[in-house]
Amino acid sequence: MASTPSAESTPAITGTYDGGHEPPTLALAELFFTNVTDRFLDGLEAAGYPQSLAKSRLLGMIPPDGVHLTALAERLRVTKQSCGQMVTELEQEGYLERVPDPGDGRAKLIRWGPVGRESAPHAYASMRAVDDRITAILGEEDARTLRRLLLRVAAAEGLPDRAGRP
Amino acid sequence: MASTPSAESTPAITGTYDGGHEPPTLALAELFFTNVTDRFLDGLEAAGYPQSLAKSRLLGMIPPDGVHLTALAERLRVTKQSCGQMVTELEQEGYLERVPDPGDGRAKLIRWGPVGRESAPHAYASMRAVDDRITAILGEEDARTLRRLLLRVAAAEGLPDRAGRP
DNA sequence: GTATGTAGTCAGGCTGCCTTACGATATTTA
DNA sequence: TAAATATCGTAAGGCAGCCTGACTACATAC
Repeated sequence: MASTPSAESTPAITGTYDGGHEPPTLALAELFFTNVTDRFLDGLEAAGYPQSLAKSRLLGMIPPDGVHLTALAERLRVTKQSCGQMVTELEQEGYLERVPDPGDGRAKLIRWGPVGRESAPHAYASMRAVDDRITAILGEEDARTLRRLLLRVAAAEGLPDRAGRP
Repeated sequence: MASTPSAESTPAITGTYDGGHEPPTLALAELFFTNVTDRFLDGLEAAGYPQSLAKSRLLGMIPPDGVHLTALAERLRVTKQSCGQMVTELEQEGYLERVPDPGDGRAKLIRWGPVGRESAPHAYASMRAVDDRITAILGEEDARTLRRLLLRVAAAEGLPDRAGRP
């Protein structure tokens, strides 16, 4: 599905962004990100729940009790409007549903729909499969090291401010 | 510009994708990727060459002697048409120029334009700044380890097949 | 009971991709 | 050497995932 492992992969990687030499972190980050997300989405699709990255990310942020659109948009760092549109689409597919918030007449609660509830365990499984794959490549210890280093960078940098970024 | 380092960043990270526990590699990969690319693009913008990721990636693949559109599209793993459109836009901004290939009447050579030649050193500098930033966070040795591990994963997985991926 | 703030929607636009269809030139082969 | 086929690039149109601006409905504070 995704990924074409091949002997000539490394030259292509080092060829990214400059004439040769050491691959810059930028190129490595991009490759890693696309590989990991492709594996995840492929796993989801194989389980019968094809989904885009943006929407699976959104689904990953639905708590059991439901959320307000505004809160969801903030966590995803997108506008309410973009978020609302994706929610509408996921609602039509049965992943989510919108119900009026009994405690606030203005608001609606966004919560799991039937398809969403079915798909959640498969999504978690697909996430774990990604981690297992990394472990298979690097070994238990190095995989843990990789995660630890990534977490350190994330903690030091904080959340990115994606405002208006293409 | 980008990045809002803050004490409460880690909870938000671990809150991504599940209720808590260990952040999955998926979430870490995404955070790392966005942080790194934001820094790069911010650096480029600060140098006076604001650019999108897709187009700066394209510019990173222009060799000194020029390329054909088809070859460029293959290296970027996008269609000739998408690639052609981005080249057209970059041409209008002065980053690139299209000249007829003297050796092949069908083809055109895509090569650096005046703005592109000016901007290239700044782009490389911004890439190096990203690496320096990672080194500042992790220290020389761990930064090298991180790059090495990412490279190992990349080499094992090969280039992703992005066909039709949103 | 008016003012102000908050939740969500509607309308419209942009970028970065995609597919299908096509014209022009090169290369192969009958 | 002419016809078939392959390659280079463009044109036209579509889609996802974002954005801004302007709006309505309800909540709360004064």
